[in-house]
Amino acid sequence: MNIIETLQQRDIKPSYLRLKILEYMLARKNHPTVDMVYEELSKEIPTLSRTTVYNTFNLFLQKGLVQKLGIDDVEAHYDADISLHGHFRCDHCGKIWDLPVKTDVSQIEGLKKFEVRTIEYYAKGLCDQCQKCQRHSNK
Amino acid sequence: MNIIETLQQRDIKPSYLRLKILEYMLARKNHPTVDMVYEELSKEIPTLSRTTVYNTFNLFLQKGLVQKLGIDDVEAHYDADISLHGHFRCDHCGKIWDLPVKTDVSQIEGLKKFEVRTIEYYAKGLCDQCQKCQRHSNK
DNA sequence: TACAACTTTGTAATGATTACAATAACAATA
DNA sequence: TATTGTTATTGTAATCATTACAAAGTTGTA
Ligand SMILES: [Mn+2]
Ligand SMILES: [Mn+2]
Ligand SMILES: [Zn+2]
Ligand SMILES: [Zn+2]
Repeated sequence: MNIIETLQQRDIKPSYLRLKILEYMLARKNHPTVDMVYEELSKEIPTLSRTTVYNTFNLFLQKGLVQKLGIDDVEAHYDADISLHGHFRCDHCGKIWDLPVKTDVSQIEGLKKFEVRTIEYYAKGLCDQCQKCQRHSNK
Repeated sequence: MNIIETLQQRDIKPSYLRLKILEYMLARKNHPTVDMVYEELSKEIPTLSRTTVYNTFNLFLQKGLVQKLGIDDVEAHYDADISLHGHFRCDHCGKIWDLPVKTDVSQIEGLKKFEVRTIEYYAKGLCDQCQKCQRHSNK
């Protein structure tokens, strides 16, 4: 399915900027922040406003096209993969990886009385690259 | 173990305010924000500063006495229970519940190459009280 | 063209958190 | 006790991600 259809399927009018923003998300799969999208796309579209990126993500979020990740204290990250999966974020370099988490909601005791809308699973620590850096600097 | 010993065990000098703040955490177990602690304790201690609550939580965090919960977009919540467990937050009333999550880190595929320091598991949706409210208002 | 609906933009406001410097409390020592 | 250094607490100002809002631009239709 192409990008325009993906937008239309969620009842979102496929404007040029929405297209470019979703295209960025699907091409990079890098869990970007608003600023990452803004910095990259404004090279090509110098008139782009940060507010538009905020607006667009909020629209995508409301329409269920992306999920918002609260894995970072500072900035929100966004993910066009809305399937249930976890994330690892390196405390040192900030990069984010996907984790295959097979969580059966119905199996979690104590979750039965709630109407669950979203599930987030986050791990934080050091990636293998940064483990090496850390060891190096601690000599 | 009493509160003073709990602080000392983590290498934290048991000042009056640190004592009161930890006491609040252990008594309430309500995953408070900085403001919740400030509002409650400043009744009894009118000279208390919000900055002190921020400072104290950052110290507790650094010493591993509490964990910080990123379950809320707006404010950070803190938890004196540092055992591995998940949380449910109601989108409507904002209350937070503990979830018994039995996650064996070593069992999560794709986490092996990382040095994991923290794990967070969040579910969001509606609590049973607010499910009723919602149904009522949608009539 | 004219009009309405929607999209995009820029600026100002909001609000949680941190930075910083001044003061107060505490601890060790002479 | 007086002195001195260290740590804790406080208040204010700065930071910065996000939102509010209103103006300007775009699109589609009659
Ligand atoms: Mn992902
Ligand atoms: Mn808890
Ligand atoms: Zn790293
Ligand atoms: Zn509720």
